[in-house]
Amino acid sequence: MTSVRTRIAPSPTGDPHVGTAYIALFNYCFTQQHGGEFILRIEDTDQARSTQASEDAILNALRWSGLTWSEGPDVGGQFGPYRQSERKAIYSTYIDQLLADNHAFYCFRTPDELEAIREARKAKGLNPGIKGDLALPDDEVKRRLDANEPYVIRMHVPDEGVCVIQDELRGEIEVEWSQVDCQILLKSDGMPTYHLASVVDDHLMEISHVIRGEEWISSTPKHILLYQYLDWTPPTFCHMPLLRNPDKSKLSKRKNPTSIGYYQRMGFMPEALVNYLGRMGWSMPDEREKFSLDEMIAAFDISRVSLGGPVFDVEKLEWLNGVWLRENLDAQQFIQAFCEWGLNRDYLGAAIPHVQSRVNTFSDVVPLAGFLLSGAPDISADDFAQSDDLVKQLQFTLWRFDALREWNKASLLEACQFLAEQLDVKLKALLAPLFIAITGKSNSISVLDSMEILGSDMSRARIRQAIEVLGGLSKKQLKKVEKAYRVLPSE
RNA sequence: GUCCCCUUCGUCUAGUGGCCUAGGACACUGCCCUUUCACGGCAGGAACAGGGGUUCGAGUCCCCUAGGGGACGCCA
Repeated sequence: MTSVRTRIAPSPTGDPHVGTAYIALFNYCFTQQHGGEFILRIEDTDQARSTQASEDAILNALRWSGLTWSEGPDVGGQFGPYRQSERKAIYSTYIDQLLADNHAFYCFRTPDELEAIREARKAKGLNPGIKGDLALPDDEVKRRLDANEPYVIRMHVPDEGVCVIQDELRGEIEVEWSQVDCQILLKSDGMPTYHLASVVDDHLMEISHVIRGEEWISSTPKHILLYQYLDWTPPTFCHMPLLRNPDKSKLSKRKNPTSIGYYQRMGFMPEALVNYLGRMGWSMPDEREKFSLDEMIAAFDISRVSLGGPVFDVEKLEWLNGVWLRENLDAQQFIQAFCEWGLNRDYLGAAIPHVQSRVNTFSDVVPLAGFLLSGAPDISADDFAQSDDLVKQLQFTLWRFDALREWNKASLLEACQFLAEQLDVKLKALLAPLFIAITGKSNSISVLDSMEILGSDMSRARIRQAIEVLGGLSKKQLKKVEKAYRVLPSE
């Protein structure tokens, strides 16, 4: 019996993305169905971006979805930033080997020099990736190393011939080596890039199948080449279609609520979300719409994946969730699930201190703070005090919030103060429309507290909705506003 | 700009050369059920991107074109 192990490499930078859950789901079904092991590995080698909180968020989201996983054999810090020194030690072994075999080289080029290379290649009609005769003679390398010049290590990539990728879903994909750049393997901070780390880890973990998003196809030749260089057997690659926005672009939080947290806060059942994700690019042999995770595993067949990028359609997800809600919960279970969702100590506990001081009776609570339990507030353009720059102001706020690393009252206040200053309006004038957007009313508990309680996804979705009901921005206006936004100092 | 991937109703999809006059689901429209609204039931409009081949026969295989998407980072 073959043992199948797969892995997932989600971005640890932000919110747990439905795209991550989507890929995880297919990995999970594939391994379960083959009696294999689903190994979850968070690939965060970027020291600046990795945080414990963001990793926990991903893990929690997947747990909520009903997926289980193992961490696989310990090959050195599968959960990122805590054991960086150990990770460096592991990868340096392979870096040394690649260097010794002349499969990799030191690169001391400055950003300016690299930019020049890119420009020159572009001018010649070539792929702009960094490539060419970049390696320095040994004595020159030694001299610069002795002089403590910063460097990265890149892999050698041939200029001629083609790389044939065997894709489980697409068959053979041919990529000319001339299209593939000399990928950085080791960054100047001594950490490996994803490319090196994933190849090494997958080998050490004896991963047999890599099921990942389509956006990885073009870097697969590098990975295959690394397996060759290290004399290892590559896994089977399988590239899933990408989830899309309604405009067909890659599903992004700028255009959609994309995080698991949003769907949780909206009161979706995890079974329904998983069910819906299972309908993205995949179908049951009998075409049934509603199925459980177990049923999906039982019927799973990776070759039933269809390749067109599916548009994530919230409306159909809502319908499916309704079906689950009606058919799988009796009244008692409904009460319990509902309370666990919104009337629990954690959620209510965060809100009540702000509510208590503002009410005279319990019956005042829902009118005052019911927006914390609802989806989009029922607002129209008339609810806002109109001003010329209102939409622009909200859009600025949204973008500023998009970029926030931490979502709490302090950072929200800081962002708002910054914007008020930059836009030369009073903080109050900035907050007032935000208040309407978030609470749907003109008075309630503080908008900053509200946003903290609602979470980033729900809050941002509401700001997006407000922009929408105010007429939104045409493509031309958006461009203008974007331009104005870009001149603001960042952070 | 270079390369790669993709293309069936508005959306998710069935379809693996004859069972396709292209099926199902969401959404939409109409009717029924109903004290309202939902739920439910029934009905309706709605698609093989275009052009060439291969074949007795093409949504299905091949080629070209077009369109969409992705990659081209000391992000993953």
